[in-house]
Amino acid sequence: MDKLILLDSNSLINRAYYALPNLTNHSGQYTGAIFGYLNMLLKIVDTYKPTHIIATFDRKAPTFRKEIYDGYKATRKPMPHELASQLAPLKEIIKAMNIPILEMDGYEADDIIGTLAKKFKVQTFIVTGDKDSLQLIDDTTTVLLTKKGITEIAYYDEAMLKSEGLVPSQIIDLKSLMGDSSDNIPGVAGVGEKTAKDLLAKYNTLDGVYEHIDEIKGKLQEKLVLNKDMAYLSYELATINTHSPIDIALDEAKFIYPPFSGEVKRLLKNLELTKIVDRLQFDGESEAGGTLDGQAFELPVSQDIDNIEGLNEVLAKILMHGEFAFSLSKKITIAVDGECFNILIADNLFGEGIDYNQFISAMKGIFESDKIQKICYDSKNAMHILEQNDTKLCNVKSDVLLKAYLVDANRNYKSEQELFNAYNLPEGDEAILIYYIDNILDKELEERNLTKLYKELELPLVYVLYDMEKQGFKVDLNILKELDDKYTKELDSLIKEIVAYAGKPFNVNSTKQLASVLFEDLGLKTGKKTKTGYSTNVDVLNSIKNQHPIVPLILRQRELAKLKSTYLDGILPMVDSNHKIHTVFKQTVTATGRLSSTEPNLQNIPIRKPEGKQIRKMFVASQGNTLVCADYSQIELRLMAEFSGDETMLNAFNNNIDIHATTASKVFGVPLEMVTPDMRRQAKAVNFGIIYGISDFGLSEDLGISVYKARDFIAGYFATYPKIKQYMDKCVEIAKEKGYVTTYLNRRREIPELKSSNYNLRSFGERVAMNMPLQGSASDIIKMAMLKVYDTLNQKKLKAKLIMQVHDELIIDCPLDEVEEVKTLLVDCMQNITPDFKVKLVAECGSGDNWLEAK
DNA sequence: ATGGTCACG
DNA sequence: ACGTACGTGACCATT
Repeated sequence: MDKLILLDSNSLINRAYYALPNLTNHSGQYTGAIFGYLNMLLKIVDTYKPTHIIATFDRKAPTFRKEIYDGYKATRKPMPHELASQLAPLKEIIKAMNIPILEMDGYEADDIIGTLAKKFKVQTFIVTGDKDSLQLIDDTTTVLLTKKGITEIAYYDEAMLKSEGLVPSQIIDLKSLMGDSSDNIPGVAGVGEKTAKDLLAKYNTLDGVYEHIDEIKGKLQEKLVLNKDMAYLSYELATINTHSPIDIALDEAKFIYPPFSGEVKRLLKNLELTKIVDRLQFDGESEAGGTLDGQAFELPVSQDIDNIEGLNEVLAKILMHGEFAFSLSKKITIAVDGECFNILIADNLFGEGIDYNQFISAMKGIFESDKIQKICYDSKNAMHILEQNDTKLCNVKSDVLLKAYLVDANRNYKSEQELFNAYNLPEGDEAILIYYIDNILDKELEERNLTKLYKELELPLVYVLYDMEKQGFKVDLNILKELDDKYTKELDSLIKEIVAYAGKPFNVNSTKQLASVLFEDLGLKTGKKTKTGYSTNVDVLNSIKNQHPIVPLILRQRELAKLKSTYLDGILPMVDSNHKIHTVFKQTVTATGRLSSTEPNLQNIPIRKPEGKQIRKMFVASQGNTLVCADYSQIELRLMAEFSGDETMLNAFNNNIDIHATTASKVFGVPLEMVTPDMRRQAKAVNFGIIYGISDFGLSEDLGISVYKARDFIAGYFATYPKIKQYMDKCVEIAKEKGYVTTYLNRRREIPELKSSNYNLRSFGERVAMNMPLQGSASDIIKMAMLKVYDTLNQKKLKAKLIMQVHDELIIDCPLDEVEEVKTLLVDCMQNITPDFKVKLVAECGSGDNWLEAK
């Protein structure tokens, strides 16, 4: 028995769009409506088991009803871009599912559906959110009406309609009287569902109503007479055309049940509709399988290894094969030559399995072997784990976390599982999945020309970072405690004074309570607003500090509380028995290629303000050593000069002329020696602004000037440095064309924001396109320098150790007798790492017992 | 978990 | 008409 489903796709995708939040995949493509539509389609297929399916879509309104449309339907809101952009990908998926799409210029989807429903005398289900369709119900046609967005589907046949006192054709009469605001059908003003149904119960049709208009009393008669034209116009609007010139044979609509083709899967994966991918089956895959390059594969079943004999067999296989993948995360798994082993570690309660220490000892030779290549996720973390058992991790061939980061720096994988999910791998033990994903990632790196960056920079850097972390940074606990005591005392008295002024005790750390004290109790002037109320940040407090003596006290309290909580109390518990702290460098977090530092973050130790400088003094060289510290001078601006080729700027840098003063001189049109400190300050702000992808508003905020003045500055700047303007424009242009920007070493950042229909997001994308090549290339360069410094120190058998990187700065913990040599070497490595550059790179170097002194 | 704030480059 | 500098992480209060 044939069963045909007719999909009113425009109606359904509309319902889905408004029912679901604006989901997007990570490249900015909206997917919510597609997701909703497909879910509904799959649910209907499950429930009704159709033999045939046809999807219909709207094209523009028929010309013979043009004047009517001009008046009414034209007032319908245009489809928002967020929805319109989902139509094409949805159609692709429907096509790939072998469901025919019918659409015709001049006809709406419901006209096509009406025609098909009358044409085919098979059992037909119309799926729609539009009640108009109820007029199409007959002995072979049923309407499935979506309710509550798309979650529920109501079933309407003749009997159902009859229970509401209607026959199908009366739907048109009903609409012509009551109207339908969602479909811009006017109806008769003042007549609602109740009145309309009463009238039809008595007079059957719209014609019937007007034939008996004399029998109708009072106001209602008046309304009907007055709006007779509207009623008949509405009748036309509500009538579905069942005679569209559509030609399709039922056979063409035969629905082929899953497994769907790999094409469907590919499309769904591109949209990141993983929930749908998960619930479907595709060609060439079994329940537990997956696809790799469209090729089906079966995951090997892991073999449990619970004794040393078994483990020895695994080791033999590794030695034979020369390469293996491992995971130490949830459980310990090893994959070698297509096989996967689950190493059962002895649980003290039962004693079954292999003792953990025994396992590592057995593996030690293999982990430390230079002959055997390792594949893993987050090798630096593995190094720290193995280090606890005095085992090194050598010859890492693949770190899949690192590779995945280079492929897409916008993603931030926090676990192996997240990475597997992102690549739609089937369930399986970690090691074998790492093996598979490594193959996929190799191809992705190759496609993007990132293999070199991976092999020659990021992977070797892992060892450098591991050593830096292991080495640690010494903290002088006496200074820490001294400062802590001092701040504790001052904070105590500050809070007492603040509470006295407030007139009641409150939590000064609570912005909410503070805002209420300042702006309600004390009636001070409010400033910027936040999502939740009035802001109490430094800018606001500074603007009102003369209005009330409480404000300066709060500013001081804020400053000290920050220093104490983050840099004294926060760091103390992380200091080890050697008085050292060991930060963790994150190599796969930032979108630009920079490192980040955590637990503790040593990349944001105070320096700018006097109180902060005191904090810096507690970071010291280790016993008998001194700190050697070098930082790149203006590296991002120099890169801008290099990439843009601007002669004025290149000239200033290559002749060691103060760049901010030069800029001030050019922009203000005065000789270099006439540049005042304030002019230089403003020029410096503009230079920084340019790097960030300047906006007039941003600059005006930073300089505290009007937006107009800021705009003038920027215009003057670009007039002075036309090549920089060209360079910035080119960055944005390339980004818009390709969807991503790249750095000196071809590091890539996708910028999906550029495709957004949201102005702010798009502008953000443009600023990113200007900033990332500079910030990213700067990180490429310091990473190259780190490798060089690390290698040179080792080569020369120096005892000095690289211990910190702060974006443009490197710190070495250096024996006193090596200081001069190390300084020279460090500066040399940093300055000469890019011999192909026109611009000179300058690194400024210092040394001292503590971090403040060394800088 | 999220937002506000503030430390750094 | 609208809200904006780029990149991070930690702490605190609040939900």
